[in-house]
Amino acid sequence: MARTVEDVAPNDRSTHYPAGHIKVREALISLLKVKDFNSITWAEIAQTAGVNEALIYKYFRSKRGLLHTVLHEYLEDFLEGLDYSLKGIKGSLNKLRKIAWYQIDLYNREHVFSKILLIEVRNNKAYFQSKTYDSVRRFSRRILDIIDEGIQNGEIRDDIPPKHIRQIFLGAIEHVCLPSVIYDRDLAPDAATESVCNILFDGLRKNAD
Amino acid sequence: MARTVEDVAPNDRSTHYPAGHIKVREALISLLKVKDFNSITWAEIAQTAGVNEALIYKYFRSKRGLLHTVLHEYLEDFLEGLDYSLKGIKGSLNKLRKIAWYQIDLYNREHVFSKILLIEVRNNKAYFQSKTYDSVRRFSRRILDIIDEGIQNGEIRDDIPPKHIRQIFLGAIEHVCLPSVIYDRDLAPDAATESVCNILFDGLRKNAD
Amino acid sequence: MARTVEDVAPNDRSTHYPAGHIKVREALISLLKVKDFNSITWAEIAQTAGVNEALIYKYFRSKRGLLHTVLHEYLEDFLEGLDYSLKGIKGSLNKLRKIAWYQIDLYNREHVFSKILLIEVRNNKAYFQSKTYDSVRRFSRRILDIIDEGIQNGEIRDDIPPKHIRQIFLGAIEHVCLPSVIYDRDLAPDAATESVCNILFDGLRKNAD
Amino acid sequence: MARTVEDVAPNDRSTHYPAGHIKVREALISLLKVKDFNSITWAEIAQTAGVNEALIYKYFRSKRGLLHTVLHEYLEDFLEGLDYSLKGIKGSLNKLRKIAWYQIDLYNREHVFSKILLIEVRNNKAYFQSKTYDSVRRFSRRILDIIDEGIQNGEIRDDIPPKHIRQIFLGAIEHVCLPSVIYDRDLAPDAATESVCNILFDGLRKNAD
DNA sequence: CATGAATGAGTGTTCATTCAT
DNA sequence: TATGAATGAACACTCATTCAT
Repeated sequence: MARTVEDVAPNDRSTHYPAGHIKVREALISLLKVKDFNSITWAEIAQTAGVNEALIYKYFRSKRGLLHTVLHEYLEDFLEGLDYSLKGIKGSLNKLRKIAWYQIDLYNREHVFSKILLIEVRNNKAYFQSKTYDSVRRFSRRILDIIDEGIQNGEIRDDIPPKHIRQIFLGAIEHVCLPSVIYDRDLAPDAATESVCNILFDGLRKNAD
Repeated sequence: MARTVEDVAPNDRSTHYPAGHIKVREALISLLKVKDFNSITWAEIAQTAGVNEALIYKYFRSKRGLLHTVLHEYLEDFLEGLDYSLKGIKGSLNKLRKIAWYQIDLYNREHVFSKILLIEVRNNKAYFQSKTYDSVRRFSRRILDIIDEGIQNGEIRDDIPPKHIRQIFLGAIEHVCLPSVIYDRDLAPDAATESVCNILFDGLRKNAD
Repeated sequence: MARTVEDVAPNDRSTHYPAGHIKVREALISLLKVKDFNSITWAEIAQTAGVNEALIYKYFRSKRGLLHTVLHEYLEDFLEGLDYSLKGIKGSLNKLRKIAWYQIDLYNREHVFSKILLIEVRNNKAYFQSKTYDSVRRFSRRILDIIDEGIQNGEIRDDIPPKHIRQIFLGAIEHVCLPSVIYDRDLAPDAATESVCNILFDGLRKNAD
Repeated sequence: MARTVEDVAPNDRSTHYPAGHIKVREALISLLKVKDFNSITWAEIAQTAGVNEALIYKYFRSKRGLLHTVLHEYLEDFLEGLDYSLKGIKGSLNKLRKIAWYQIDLYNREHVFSKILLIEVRNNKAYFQSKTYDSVRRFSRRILDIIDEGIQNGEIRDDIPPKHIRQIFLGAIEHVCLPSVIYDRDLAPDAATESVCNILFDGLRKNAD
């Protein structure tokens, strides 16, 4: 429902949830667009959702629990869409470029979630035990696989540890997107992707030197 | 109050304030280094400062009031130091380079304040009526003056509105510093200044094309 | 329902109840061994029993209702066992001695129930309308009958009101058991029974003086 | 104010406390006479005391904190009175007899506190870190000193460890008082003291055998 | 200048209970 | 017989703020 990617791939997950569950999640999302997580109260969420406070607690064990559920679902949607749009792409660097575009585009379209993901959540140690972090790890793992694959087939140089490459890649994307996310400014995903990839890929290619 | 800029010397502003006033401000600063503003409580500040809660309230009408007082003072110190270190520099671009370095260095040294300034405070509309914003405006005005001066003496091209130039200049600095500030990473001020100025100044010079 | 007292055999009462009913009661019992009644919640009971919360509510109108149902059943078991083990005993004092032993032994084996019975439940006026209290009354009545019988056949002096005798008898037992029950200490039933009976029976016998 | 002992010895401790502090303590005490601690709520205490809920929290950090403050003060009063009434008594056994009487009399007069002390509080592990427990320990220590003194001057046999003696002494008192405390029955302090001391002291005397 | 006492309005969370299916 | 969804009212605890002194 909250599908955001260009080319479909359905998920009907939402239909399995009771009405209250959905309404609460939607309420949180709409509130996050207006104010930051910490200043959103149980009462506000309940009122916005039109349900009882206790119900929220029953579905999501705590306020952070609710946040992470929403975040997790959002990330899972992202990952599904990413998988789907990676189909048919050949070459590790091409895949990475697609990923870069995909992520930048997401950051650009979803400032609210991105802000939470980029700032709010990282300071909380509970984050690293959350489902949210599981999704992030899956995403991270996927990138590493692609890099490994590129190294194996000779597309990417093998003298830099794959994890470093990943870190630089993700760091570059983040670096480019952070200001627009934080200051709610628009960003041209195509141009930004170009910038990131042009700079990095030359240095990554096997015959780079 | 106006510090004698000639001979540096730490400002004596503080001596005009009652003991409690100073202790409270110092308490907030030390707390900000440990936890974020929203989760700092009146009681904590009072306890850290060793004064009565009611006293804080008497001096600073609200928590945000206290924050802005501290921020304002901090910015004023920054501006004073900037004025001082701008002395004897000739050329608008040279001055701008100095400003860039000075600001980047500050962001780099003071993550706590920078984070508040860069993120926390801007979302609050009260900010734009605050003394903090006055300081920011003064700083902003100063840059505009330098740009105007550069245009007038032919150092800077005159076909771009000065305010645009200022916006790009400050945006570039911010852009470079934001990730380090947010993720508490170190940044090399010299290199960062070079990056910013190299990219911008070529495009700004009158005979640029 | 009325158990065939001849051949002991565990009561079949349970089979008349639906599965959920039994599971709930068992859940409460197992929880009572771990924590005190007031801090046990509906949800906990339901989860432990593996049934829906609403179901518990349907069977037992309130938490206290459930408690009393369990207590009642427990006491009925006690009474049945007592009846059975009283068979074949001749003499009122001998019967009373048996009762003393039986009750002390129970207190000693079942601290959880005993504590509830001895402390928790008595402060609640609803107790006196409960099925639990019915059982207690039946037990109490049975003792009175034995005392009456003893007076009639000349075994017990007739110058003390039978109800006083009963009160003293039960009070003595309680007095002896209370500390062990409350502080979860072990008690030797044989010795305790001796103490109680030695002291009381000399004073009770017709030719006592 | 809450002085309870026969012969004075003043404590004006209460006058040092603000009105709210006193009112809250008194409110808790009066509520404890009606219902058990767990079912007393913040709101009830506040309402009974006629003060704001937050004030209670400010003075006593938690509900248990409040309970222990009250209990502690009550015990300190007891200890003060005990010290005072022990003056001029010669002989260890005479002192112990006085202590027995004093404690039994207290249990008898203050069922509410006694019940809490004897039952409620011991199940809570926090109790052993509380000020309440400090007082209990002081009392306990005092008894040990008297026993030691008795052993040294030959009044008490030296073949039983003093700590055992203390344990038996306190256990006997507790055993005698527990039922009356729990069932809110009256107890004759003089007779109870006689019972306890008659039984124990014969066995304790040096030339006992 | 500084403080202790006091408060109103929330905070997230938990509970026993009800109802439609 | 059994359940999932939903709720009202309360829970202990916290907060920024005010006032008399």
